[in-house]
Amino acid sequence: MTIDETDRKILLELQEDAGRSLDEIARAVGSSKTPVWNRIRKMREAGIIGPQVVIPDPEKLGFEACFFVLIRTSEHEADWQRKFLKALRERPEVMEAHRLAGEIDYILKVRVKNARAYDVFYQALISEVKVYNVTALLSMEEIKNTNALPL
Amino acid sequence: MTIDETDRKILLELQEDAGRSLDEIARAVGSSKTPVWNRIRKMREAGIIGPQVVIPDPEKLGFEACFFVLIRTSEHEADWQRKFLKALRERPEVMEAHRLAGEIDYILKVRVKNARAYDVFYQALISEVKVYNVTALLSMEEIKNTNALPL
DNA sequence: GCTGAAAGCGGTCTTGT
DNA sequence: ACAAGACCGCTTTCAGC
Repeated sequence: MTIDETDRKILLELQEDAGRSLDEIARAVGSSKTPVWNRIRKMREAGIIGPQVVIPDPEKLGFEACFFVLIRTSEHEADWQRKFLKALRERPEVMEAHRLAGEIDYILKVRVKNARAYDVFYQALISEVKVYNVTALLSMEEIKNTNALPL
Repeated sequence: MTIDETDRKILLELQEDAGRSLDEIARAVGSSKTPVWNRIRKMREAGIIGPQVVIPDPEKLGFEACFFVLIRTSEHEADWQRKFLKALRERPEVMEAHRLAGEIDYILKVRVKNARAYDVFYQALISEVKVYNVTALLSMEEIKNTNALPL
């Protein structure tokens, strides 16, 4: 499926604030309800538009520590990797995980209530799967955090 | 403001899928419409619940490159920092930016269409503000990416 | 703080152009 | 493919418990 200029505008609105009514979105993109609704439905079906969620405020809920974790490993067998990925997906503290190209093999973003909670997470992880080297970077300030793509 | 067990359950549902009707949420948390609605309103007012957004699929929209950028700087004056933060906030390719404690000063997550687009971004950034050292980590695979806090 | 019901807005679908 | 309109269901409010 391919996106045109109107679809692009709709997406820009929805990824900024999906809580408004169809009428408002339609006005914002210079169209009316029906076409906008049809386009949204199509993009949903195509999987271009994923889930609709609320973004909770981590600070206000007591999640005051955020770490980026750089992981090097010596093990590169398929079996080890399966176990490792499973562990990451199952741990709710892991907000984000990527497999990388180059020196460092994986990067994680981990949100926890405090430094002690991070240590608990860390100990649990390395006891589940063997990793060669782990570096944790502590965030002092979240400057920006968005899911909005630069359409 | 403090959150109780019912609020916690509601948040868990909303950060998973906010597209459902109040009835469905109420049933999922074992309550009924009105109390759930009142709790949601309160959490909105308190800022615990932030914006409601749709999550677009980056791959399907042609954003096939994702970099984590580690930045060291020699400049630590307030004025330099103000300019740097402003640049980050204004660049839409920057999905996430944190100021760090330790060796590395900043980490960015940058999404672009391809490696060439990353270079354009990189050149633009270093021409705007002076940085001492930049390392880019290329993501090969997004294993996990969520905003759902481990309540 | 919860339940139940009433009112009005908004999402959804149909028709017309 | 878009605009207008009707319908129905949901959000939102309010009274009573």
